Amino acid sequence: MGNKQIPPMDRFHFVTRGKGRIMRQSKLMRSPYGLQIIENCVTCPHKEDRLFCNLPPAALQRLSEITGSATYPKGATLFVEGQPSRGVFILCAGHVKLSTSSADGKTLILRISEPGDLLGLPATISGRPYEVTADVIEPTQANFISRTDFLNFLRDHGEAALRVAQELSETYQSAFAEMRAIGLSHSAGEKLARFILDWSAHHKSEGGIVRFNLTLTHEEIAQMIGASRETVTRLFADFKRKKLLSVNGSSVTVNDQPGLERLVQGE
Amino acid sequence: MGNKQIPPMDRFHFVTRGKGRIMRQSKLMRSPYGLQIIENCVTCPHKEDRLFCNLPPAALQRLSEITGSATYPKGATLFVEGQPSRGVFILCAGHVKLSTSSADGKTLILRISEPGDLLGLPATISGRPYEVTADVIEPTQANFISRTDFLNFLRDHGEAALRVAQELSETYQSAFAEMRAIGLSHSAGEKLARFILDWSAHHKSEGGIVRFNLTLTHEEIAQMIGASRETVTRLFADFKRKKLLSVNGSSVTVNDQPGLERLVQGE
DNA sequence: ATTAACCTGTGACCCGGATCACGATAGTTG
DNA sequence: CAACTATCGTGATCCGGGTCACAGGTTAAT
Repeated sequence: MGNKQIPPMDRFHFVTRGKGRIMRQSKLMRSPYGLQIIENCVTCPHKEDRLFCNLPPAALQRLSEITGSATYPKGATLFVEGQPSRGVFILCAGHVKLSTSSADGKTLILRISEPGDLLGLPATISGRPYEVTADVIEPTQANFISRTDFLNFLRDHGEAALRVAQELSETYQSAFAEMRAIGLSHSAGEKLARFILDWSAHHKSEGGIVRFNLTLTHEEIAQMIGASRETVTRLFADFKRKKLLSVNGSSVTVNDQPGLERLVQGE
Repeated sequence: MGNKQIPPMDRFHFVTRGKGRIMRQSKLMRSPYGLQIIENCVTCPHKEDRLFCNLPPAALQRLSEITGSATYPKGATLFVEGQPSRGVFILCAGHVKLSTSSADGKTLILRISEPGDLLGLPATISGRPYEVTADVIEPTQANFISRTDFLNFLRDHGEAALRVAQELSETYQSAFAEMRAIGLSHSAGEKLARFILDWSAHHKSEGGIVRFNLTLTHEEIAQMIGASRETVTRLFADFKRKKLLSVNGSSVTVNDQPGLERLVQGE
């Protein structure tokens, strides 16, 4: 694989997070999450028919030459909102929080990225600064392609450019759905119900019962649905009281999916 | 120019709008807006260094073959949210409102598109349904390229695919900015102030005084910033009282830009 | 000119949820 | 173990702004 790129772990880690100091790989590999280093995951071991899978061999070869791999500890920051775009990250393992925040400290979490996602794509393509901040919330491995390399690659390989356009379209549409959810809903309960249903759809575990792990704090959930922490706490209590769901530690079980769906409909 | 495509004026016009019956071109051309039919505006007479301008001649030729042109009266609908994507529209003249609405009739206006914009791009690229509804709010001329033609064209012309990716990135980033504005602001006043500043930046007229035309109703402004119509009315009264701006008919003059900016900062 | 349809302006009311202020539990770290 | 810090749970308070109701004003259609 290519090691042309220096792992882009820049000074912003220290600026934005007090804790989450840098730990190096050796330590990271023994992390409780059982993370393993994957040599090169551009060719998507995760999502099927994904982005750069079925490209011609020449393109794949070129891609691997410009790709650099790196691992990041919990608390690291891949890039910061407003920072000039350096390139794209391809998430191989772990989860990354994409957020934006205003001057007064209020934060809005856009989404939690999963393996297979491309981070920083719009900024890299358009040449504008990153529009979100990407925080590692769980030991993570990611590949990196610098902006110039990536653009040159796309120029030379039209099929890849089309794939990128498709990826962008989907990113756009999911962001749009997010915005719709926040902008068109009336109550916080509605938004929380929608959030839980979305999350359970994405993270559904074994068949039958709808149960999933929710590793986010109430504070973070609040930032995802545009509400205050206290409101989220109260709503969870409400939902439990109404037997819509039940919580055991970080495991959430949806007991009454139709009930939640009724809440989303706004009634 | 190509006339391969039937002007995509479909049954949805009648369904979604009671008024705004179809008027044919002859009438349209004499409209008070002084609209003139442009033979083919794919090669961007409007925005400079725009989307498909500097493509190689072969690509331009192909493009003009698959492009069909049509005009639309005020009140027409180019496409509807949820409808399977048929293709992209390239706005040549006029303005189109992009909006989404919930089951209970609440509406959120995403943006007002201007000449040079591509409408329905994400849906066309991704193959998913249109995510917004596009309503013509002013006699409009637009080119249309069907989805299959457009995708084939992009497959054959990699440079164009890259341009499309750039366009998508910018669309994404501006939608994101919108979402940020709605999600991170505290008061309705803050959102209205931001809206006015954005709008004046885009529609600034002659030098010196910041004055512009605001053809939107309070209702529509409310839908753009996620507030109620009454609130917008009251806020405008507030702003006038505080000498931040003044209104003459549809012409708005910003008297105290710094004052508005202070409002946006949330203080 | 008359009606109708739509837009602006305001007052009254009231409720959801932000905010503040705690206390109660974990986990973590020296 | 003690001190700290992050998270959760709840009550009290308060206000922004949504909703309802209605009164001019404007424009368009007949």
